[in-house]
Amino acid sequence: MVAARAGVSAATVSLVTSGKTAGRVSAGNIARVDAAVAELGYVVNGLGSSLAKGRSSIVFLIAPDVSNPFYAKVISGVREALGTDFQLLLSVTEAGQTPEPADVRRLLALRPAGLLVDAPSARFLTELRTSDPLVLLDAAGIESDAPSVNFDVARGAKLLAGHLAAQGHKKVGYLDSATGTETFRVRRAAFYHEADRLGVAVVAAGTTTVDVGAAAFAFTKLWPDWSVGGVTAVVCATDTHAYGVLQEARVAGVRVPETLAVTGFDDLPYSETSNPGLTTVHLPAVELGSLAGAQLLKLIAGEKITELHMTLEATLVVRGSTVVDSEA
Amino acid sequence: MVAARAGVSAATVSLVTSGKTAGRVSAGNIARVDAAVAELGYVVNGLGSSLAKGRSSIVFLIAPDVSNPFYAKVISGVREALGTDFQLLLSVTEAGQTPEPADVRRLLALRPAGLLVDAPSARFLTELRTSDPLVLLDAAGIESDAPSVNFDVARGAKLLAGHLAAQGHKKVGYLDSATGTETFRVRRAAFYHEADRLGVAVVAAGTTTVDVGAAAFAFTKLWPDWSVGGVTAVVCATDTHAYGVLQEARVAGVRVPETLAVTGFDDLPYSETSNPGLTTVHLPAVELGSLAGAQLLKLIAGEKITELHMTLEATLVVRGSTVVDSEA
DNA sequence: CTGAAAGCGCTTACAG
DNA sequence: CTGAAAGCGCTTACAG
Repeated sequence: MVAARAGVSAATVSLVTSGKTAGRVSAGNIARVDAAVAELGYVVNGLGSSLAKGRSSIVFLIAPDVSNPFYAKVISGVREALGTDFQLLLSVTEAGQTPEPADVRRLLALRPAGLLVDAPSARFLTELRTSDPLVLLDAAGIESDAPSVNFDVARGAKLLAGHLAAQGHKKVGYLDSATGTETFRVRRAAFYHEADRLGVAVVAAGTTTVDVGAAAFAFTKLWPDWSVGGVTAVVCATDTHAYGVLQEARVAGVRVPETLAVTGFDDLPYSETSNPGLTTVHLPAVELGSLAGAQLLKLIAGEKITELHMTLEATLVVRGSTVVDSEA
Repeated sequence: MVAARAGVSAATVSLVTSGKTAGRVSAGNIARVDAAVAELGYVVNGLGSSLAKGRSSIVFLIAPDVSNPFYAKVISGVREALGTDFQLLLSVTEAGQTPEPADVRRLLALRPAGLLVDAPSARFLTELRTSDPLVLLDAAGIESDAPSVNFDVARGAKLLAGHLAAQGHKKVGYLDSATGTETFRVRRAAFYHEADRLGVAVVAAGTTTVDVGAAAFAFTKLWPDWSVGGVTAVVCATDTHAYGVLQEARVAGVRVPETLAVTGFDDLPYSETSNPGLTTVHLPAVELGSLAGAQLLKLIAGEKITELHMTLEATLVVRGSTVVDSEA
C-alpha cells in the first residue's frame, strides 16, 4: 500500500479510507493519511477490498429492455436508494431479451453485493438460483420467495374499464403485448373481468411487440372491421402500443377521442406531450426503483424483511385521448 | 480451492478452468478437474482471479442516455466484438446526463479491463484522465489521443442539404439539439455550409432537448411564422426531434411532405415505420459498437492501434417525409 | 490508539 | 506434466 509510506502505517490507512476511525485512529493520523491520499491521488483498489470482504460493492440491475424510457425512472429511484456505497451497473442484453443464464453466471462470478431483476420470467428465475441478495421488480404474478416490489396493475386495469364504461363505451378493442411477461396477463385479465362486469364488450386485437411501428401496423389492419363493428375505444397494453394507434388514427383521419378513444398503460413521459395527451395508467416507476433499492439494502445488511411483497398503487391519468376538452 | 480436493491439486485446477492446459496438464487430470467442477457447481471467483491478474474482466460502457433506442444497437455491436471473455456493463446516470467524475472514479476502482465512452464532452474527458484502455465512440470534433470511432456526420448533413436543394426547397428551418455534444455542432455547421453553397436559406429554429414533446412544442410556436415566411422544410438535429414535428404537423393539418418536408438524423428504428416514413441520415450504430469493441480489445491486448481515429460513413435514407410517393 | 499477521481466492513463475 | 510458494491489494481480528 503506497499510502502507507506517506505517514505511519498499513492497517491504519485502511481504517481511514473505509471511514472506520470511530475511536480507533488518532486525529493526527487521520489528517496525515488524508493528506497522503490526496497527494498520491490514491484510490482504494476495489478488487482487493472486495476480495478481503468477500463481496464486491456492485449491484446489478438486470432488465430486459433498457431502451424503454420507463427504466430511466426506475434507475434513478434505485440510485437514490442505494447511495454511493454501491455501484449500480446495468447488465445489457440484446434488445428486449431476458439475459441468458450463461450471461448471468458470468456476472455472478463478480460476487455482486446484490441483484435487482426487473420483469423476470418464471423460467429465468428458476435458472438463476442464487443465494445472493435478490429483489424482484415488477414481477406481478411470479411465484418466488425473493422479496418483490410490484405495481397493482390489476387495479389500474379496473380503473381503466370503469373510466371507459363511464364514458359510454359499449365495445372496445384490446391490443395486447406479445412479450410473455406476467404483468400483461394480469392487466388483460383484470380489464376483461371488470369490463364484463360493467357490460362493456371486449374484442381481442391480437398482440404485437412493444413497438410503435408494429402497433401502428396492427391498427391499420384492424380499423376497417372495427369501425363498422361499433368499436369506439382501443385499450393498449402499453403506452408504446398506444402511440402507434394514435399515429395511424391521425393518418386515417379518425378523430381521437370523438370517433375513437385510445388508452395506454405505463404513463411514459411522452404520454403527457403527445397530441392528444394519452389517457393511461400511471405506474410510479421512481418509487418502484427506490423501494426495491431499499429492500435490497436491508437484505445486504442481513436485516429482516418485514414486508416481503410490496405493491404500489396504480392510478388513472385521464387526458385528451379519451375525453374531449380535457385540460390535463 | 474446493475443487482441489476432488482430484489432484491446486494450481492445476486454475490451469484447467482458465483453459491454459496446452501441453501443461495431462488429459487425465483435465477430465478429473472438469468432473469435480461439474459436481460441485464450482464457479471461479472473479474477484480473486482479477486481483491476481491485476485487472478485472469488466468493460464499462459510459453513455449519457441509455433510453435512446440508438444505444441498443451500439450495445449489440460492442457485445459482438467483445465476446464472452469480457463483461459489458452499463454505467447508468440520470437521464441524459454525462456521469459525474466521482461516479466514474468509483467505477475505476473496480479496475475494469477497459472503458468505452460514448458521446463524451471535452470537459468529461479532461476530468477522466485514466491510464486504462479507453476508446471513444461518436466523439466527432473532440480532441483526444484516445482511439475513437466516429460517424461522418458532416457528410450526412451535406447529403441532406443536397437532397432538399434538389427537391426545390429555397428556405428551410433548422431545429437543433440543446445538448452540448460536439456532434450537433458538426451537423449544423456542415448543413449550413452546404445549404449556403446551394443557395438554400436556413432559418434557425432554436434548440430543444432530445425529446418528442419539447420538439413538438417548439414547432407549434414556430409554424405560424414559418408558414407565411415561406419555409417549406424543417431539418431536425435528431430523429426524435423530427417525431415531434411530424406529430404537430399532423395535428395542425399541415401536409407532409407536400406543404412541409421534414428530416431527421440517426435513423432510429421507428423512422421506418412512422407515417410518413422519415427521411434521415443513417448512422451505422451496430458497426460503431463492434469497431469500438475491436479497438478496445487491441488496446487491452497491448497491440498497436494502426488506425487511431476511424470514421464510419453516414448515408442518406429518403422516405415519405420529403418525397411524395416514395416506395422506401 | 496502532502495528504485525493472517487470510480473502485466485494465478503465475519456479523447481522438480 | 505437477505441486509448493509467493503475491495480487486490501481488511479484520488480535496483541500490544
